[in-house]
Amino acid sequence: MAAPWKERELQRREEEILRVARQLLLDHGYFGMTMDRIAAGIEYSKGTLYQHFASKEDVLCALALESEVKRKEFFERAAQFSGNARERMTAIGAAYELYFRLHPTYFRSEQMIHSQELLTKISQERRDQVMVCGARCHELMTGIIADAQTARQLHLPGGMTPGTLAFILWSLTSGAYLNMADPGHLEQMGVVNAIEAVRMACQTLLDGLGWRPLSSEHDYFAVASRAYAEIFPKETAEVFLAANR
Amino acid sequence: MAAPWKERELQRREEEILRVARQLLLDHGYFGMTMDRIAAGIEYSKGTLYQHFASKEDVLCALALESEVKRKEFFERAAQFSGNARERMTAIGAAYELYFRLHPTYFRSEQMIHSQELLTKISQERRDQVMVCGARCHELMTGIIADAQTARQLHLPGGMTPGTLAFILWSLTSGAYLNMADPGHLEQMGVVNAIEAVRMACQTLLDGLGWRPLSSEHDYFAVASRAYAEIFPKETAEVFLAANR
Amino acid sequence: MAAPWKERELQRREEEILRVARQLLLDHGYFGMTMDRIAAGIEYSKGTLYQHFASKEDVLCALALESEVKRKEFFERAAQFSGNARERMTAIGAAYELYFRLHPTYFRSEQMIHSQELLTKISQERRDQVMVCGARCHELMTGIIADAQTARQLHLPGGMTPGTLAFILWSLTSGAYLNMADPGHLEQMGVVNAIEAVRMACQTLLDGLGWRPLSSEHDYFAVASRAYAEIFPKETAEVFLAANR
Amino acid sequence: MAAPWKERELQRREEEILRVARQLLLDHGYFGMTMDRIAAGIEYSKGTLYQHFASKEDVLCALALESEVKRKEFFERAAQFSGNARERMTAIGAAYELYFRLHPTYFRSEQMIHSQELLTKISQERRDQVMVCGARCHELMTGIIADAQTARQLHLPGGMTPGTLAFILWSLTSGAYLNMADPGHLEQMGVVNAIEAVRMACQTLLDGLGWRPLSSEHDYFAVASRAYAEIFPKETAEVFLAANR
DNA sequence: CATGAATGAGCCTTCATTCAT
DNA sequence: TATGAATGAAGGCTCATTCAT
Repeated sequence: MAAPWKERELQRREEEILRVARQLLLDHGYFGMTMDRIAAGIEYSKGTLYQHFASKEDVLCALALESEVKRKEFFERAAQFSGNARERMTAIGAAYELYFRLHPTYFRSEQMIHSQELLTKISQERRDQVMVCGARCHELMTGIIADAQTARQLHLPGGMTPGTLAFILWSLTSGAYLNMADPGHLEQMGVVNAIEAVRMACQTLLDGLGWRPLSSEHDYFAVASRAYAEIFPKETAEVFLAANR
Repeated sequence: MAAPWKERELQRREEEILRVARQLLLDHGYFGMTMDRIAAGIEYSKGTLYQHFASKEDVLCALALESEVKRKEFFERAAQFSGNARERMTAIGAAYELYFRLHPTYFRSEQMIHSQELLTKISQERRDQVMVCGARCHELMTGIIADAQTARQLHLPGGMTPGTLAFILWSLTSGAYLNMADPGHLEQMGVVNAIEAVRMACQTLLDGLGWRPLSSEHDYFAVASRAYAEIFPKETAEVFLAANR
Repeated sequence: MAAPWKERELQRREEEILRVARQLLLDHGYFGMTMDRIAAGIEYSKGTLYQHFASKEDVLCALALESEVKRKEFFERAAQFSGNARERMTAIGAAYELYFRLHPTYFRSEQMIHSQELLTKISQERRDQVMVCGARCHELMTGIIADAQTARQLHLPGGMTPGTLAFILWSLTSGAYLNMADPGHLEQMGVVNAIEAVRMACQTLLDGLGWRPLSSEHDYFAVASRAYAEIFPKETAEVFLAANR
Repeated sequence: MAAPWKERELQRREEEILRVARQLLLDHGYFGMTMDRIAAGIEYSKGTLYQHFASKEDVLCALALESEVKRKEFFERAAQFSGNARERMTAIGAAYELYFRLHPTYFRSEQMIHSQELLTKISQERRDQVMVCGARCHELMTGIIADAQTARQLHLPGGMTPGTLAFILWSLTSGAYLNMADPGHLEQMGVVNAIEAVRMACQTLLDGLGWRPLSSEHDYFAVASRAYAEIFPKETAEVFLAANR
């Protein structure tokens, strides 16, 4: 049993289901993502759908996990970037930006699941899996900040822990990406080049905290470019192509 | 008809309904906020509920407006603070912080209504009312930043408009407040005194942009204290009491 | 108690209620005629409405009775027309036509009450009152037909009773009036001057049965004119004015 | 899927639903025909009901169409009867009578749907389908009358068009059938053998208009018998059996 | 007496889940 | 194993009727 081709087939089908489900979640919200519509979107019936996922919550859970895992992978790859702490933190920022640009549906569905109390609908065990991914991302950032402290490149003001700084960077970035959901709104507010502004704000903030080397002391774009090229060559190309399509 | 005491009673009940509805929205999301549960939460029947609000959409609308108006009021009061631009921006930050501490459920429900397609569920007219409040808040911040430019106290780097800086400050603050929803999560991440960290991050960011007087040149706490005392004496006392209860 | 002016006031109010109710019944159907809307249409409240009519069914009943009584009155006045049986039957026809033209809302609401099972919603006693009016109309016609037989002016074919002939005339007339509800439909079917066609069909039918004097032996229009002038002078003037307004 | 026996089963159930729905419509009116009651009347749940009909409106539409189509079919078959115009008109009358006797519930529900604003509740497209059937019936009658004119067997009096005569015959017949709804009522009015009276009245009317051959010149019963035997052998047998059961 | 807020049964419709075929 | 018909618990909303003021 479990012939390999069969395994692959099941795997393929599962991805197809999640793809359809995610689109429905984005387009019509949680209650617009019905099992009927998912079944209509794939080439199988509702019964088959239930052989892959035990319940609608299970589908939701899989969606959440898929997003979180993908983001965590991006962060983990970025954290292994070769360079000093400040440069590695820059790579993390580049990774987040890439994730946001490359998988906007992931980012958005993730926000939906977190914003409404959708997480409370899934089992504790599954919820923990999701949380672990988030914690891992935070941990990677915190580790880099701690490295900078150890290397005496950063002296945080009294009361500010590495975890707190990670929280601030995270909040600034995700908060901005979240607010970018409505482009019309941005324009009305006179916001120009929001993504670049986020980048600059992070750097300015870190400079303000005296994290060496300051952005005036190193070439930000060179570092980011190297990060893209060395760690995310394939993904960068994808974004580039998509942007110029 | 229109006996004064009766008017008051109706007004009181309307607030009670919104209180219950907001809690349900926070606890169970939009689809968990059912008219049945709201009716069960107040001491009246579903029919009575429908004499106050024509539809579920109407309830959502009232919730959105209540939050936005309250926040807008805080911002408008803060914007009239006497002092230079940097100090007035500090007052805005203090206002947002106060709003968040005093009405955490307002803040959260506001986020929920803006996320997902909840805004699309209410009529265009009502939606506009809500948007106008948000735009007004942003406008107030942008105005202060522009004042600083006019007074040659701030020179924004090329490409960054006042609106963009307002967007960044807004994103940092609201993003952080949003992430504070789960205190356990914060603790696990080693975040200490998150609200103070937000304050400091904003000041550091503005310092980094060279907005004079720098936070090293003026007493931040003195300014914030004066803002609280002069503009929000009653609200400050409320928060203080609540914190020490 | 029961001061005369008060009696009149109550009477007036009752008529007002029925007027509003009948219009609602016609415009929005039985379930569109809500007690709320009736109360909104009169200058009194729902509570007062319930002091005049014990229930919605009671209102319906009053409407049905009002129509039936009005029609019965028309028939009774026509039956007293001076002339031979054929002429009196002509007067009955003229009365029905006048009723239809003068009170189209009565005719239509009557049909609505009969067509849907609305009569079953009212108490047996009330229903009987309504039925009695209908029976009385039929009886008047039957009596005239019997008079014609007695006077040897009419010899009905075997098996056809006076009641049966009355039923036929009644069916032809009311059926036609009913089908005239949708004028667009009539036009599409190429129906020209439907009311006149009904008159002619009735006369042709009675001629065909040999009811003397045949329509070729008397001046139909002269008879009808006299009926209008002698029995319904006021109503005729009303219709005339309405038609030429 | 689409197993033949399954198809048949679904078809059978759909008819069952309509049967129950029609009875409810007749007994309790449109608003008494609730989806709950229909579901209770069939042996399936409300959910299943909604898999056959998308809405209550859809059920009403199906009912209307079923009636109209059935009647139209009867009329079309009758119109092809071999004989002169007068004989074909007799066949139409026989067809209407048969339809009324064979499907009294169809006849009555049809009347209910046309009365009140029930037709406005169904979509324009569906309404058109219903109207087309009615127009077709009228057209068939009008065509026969025009044929009689062409053949110089009928000279309509000035101002009466073929469409108008069709309208009169239609009104007489349907009006009478409608009034026959309450048999007790008929008896009380001394109506004897109402259906035969309708037949006779139609013939007398046509005779009175001079439509040749007059009923005295041909054997009405022979023509009607031949129509039944040649066009509606099966239906006639059914009525016969039902009457003698 | 007049008022109109309060009630709650009932309506139409949706959808996650099950299970016979 | 795959299917999709069947289920029934909700959900949003209406409205006839009552009754405290």
